[in-house]
Amino acid sequence: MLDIKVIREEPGRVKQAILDRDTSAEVADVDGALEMDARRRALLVEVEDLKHQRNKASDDIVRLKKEGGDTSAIVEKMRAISERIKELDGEVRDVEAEIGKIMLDIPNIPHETVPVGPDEESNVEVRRWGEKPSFTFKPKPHWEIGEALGILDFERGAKIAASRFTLLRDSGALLERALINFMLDLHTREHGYTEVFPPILGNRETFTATGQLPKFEEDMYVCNDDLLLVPTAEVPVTNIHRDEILPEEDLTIKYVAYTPCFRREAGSYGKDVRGLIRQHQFNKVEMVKFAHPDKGFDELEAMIINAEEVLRRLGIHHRVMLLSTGDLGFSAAKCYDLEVWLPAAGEFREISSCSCCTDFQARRANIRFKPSGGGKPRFVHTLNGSGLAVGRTVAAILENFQLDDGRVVVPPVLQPYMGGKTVIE
RNA sequence: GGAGAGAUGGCCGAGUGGACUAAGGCGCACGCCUGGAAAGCGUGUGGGCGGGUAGACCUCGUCCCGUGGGUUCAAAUCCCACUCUCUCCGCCA
Repeated sequence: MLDIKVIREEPGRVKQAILDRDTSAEVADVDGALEMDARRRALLVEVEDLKHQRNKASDDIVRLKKEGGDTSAIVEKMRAISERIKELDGEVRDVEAEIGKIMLDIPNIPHETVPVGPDEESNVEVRRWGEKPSFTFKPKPHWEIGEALGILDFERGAKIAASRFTLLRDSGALLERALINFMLDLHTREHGYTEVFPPILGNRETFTATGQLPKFEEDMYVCNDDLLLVPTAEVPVTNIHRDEILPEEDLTIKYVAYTPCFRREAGSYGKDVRGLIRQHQFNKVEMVKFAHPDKGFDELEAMIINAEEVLRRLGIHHRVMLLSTGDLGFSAAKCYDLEVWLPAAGEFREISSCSCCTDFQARRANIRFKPSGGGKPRFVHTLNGSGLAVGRTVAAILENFQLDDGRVVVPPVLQPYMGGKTVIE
């Protein structure tokens, strides 16, 4: 959620940001918000004055009664005023609900360093690491490698649940678990993150705070009792500090969490139908930060480097993309995608997305800090980034380290996590 | 799933319609005292919104005793609904 004051003072800038994102203007109703905001303030001035009168009258009644005087005139007068207060309170409530509805649909304002453009074509490559592996044979896609090795079973995954669910077996399951442990160890021991394991279902308040609701409900699995399966650990972990005021000296707070993630992938029929790239259920190690507003964008630079480090240690070719305004997520002000090289398709694919949401989520979630020098609480900046998506990492390992006989070399850094196994065969 | 109890400020805890501007205690901050400290004494202590201001500070007003409604001139206090927590029983990894 944006600060209503920003909309009040710079409506043109907000509207331009919405245009840059290619969000339709009737959904993000800036003028409607302005109108309702003015109406709200006018109502408040009126109703608060009446309440002031009521409070004074209440004192008078007490005094009169003690003196044995007659209170019937003043009580009669207050009856009418109270009636009017009730009406106005109702109007304020309606107007505030309307403002709230509008505000929840307005996306974050992109940072000034974000390239303006309508889609991913305008993304900018920031850097690249390593080299494409060279093969003496035609590299196979990971689903063929995995099925041949008996470690990926798409058919049975579909039988158990539906398409886009996969059964991992033997070294496949082991590799998945090894990657989770390797990533968690790296981020906790070397990058200073605290490990958490959150609930994987969340309530509507939680999903609204991070921006998944109300706009993107069709992308979520909704369960009984009004609980939703998390599409990323960003949702529960960011909500750890919802409605809290943190001591400034605790910032930056850095969490890392492994969780399964669930996405309906509505509207992506026909895209990436084969393999592990686009699943309804996948594992992810997620980094989340709560930062001082002066540090948000520095922390974003640090976070994308933390994500890259996973691929460096694994030894896999990758690049970092700065997303353009049109490709930016709803809550993000700035976002880097980490893209891994997949040799079978001969292309880079997103394996991590690191975003600084500035105070957009913090305002929705009411996460603040108390400045240590005194003064009013301020909203923190929240950041999140994959470190990394585990299924896509499995795909990248299978494809980048495949041998001509169908076996796959285990990256050295993972071998201790796989009982010393050096080759999957 | 059944039965019961509860939710008040950073924490403990009092409060059965008007003096609640929420007692008292603890904690914390500052000051006095001290060679220094402790004790003691004194002062202070949260958040939201709005007006006065373009903003800082300040100031005025309003709201906040789990949440949302209701009764009343007036609600922490009475009524209704909901949420959460705790205890016991049952079931369960």
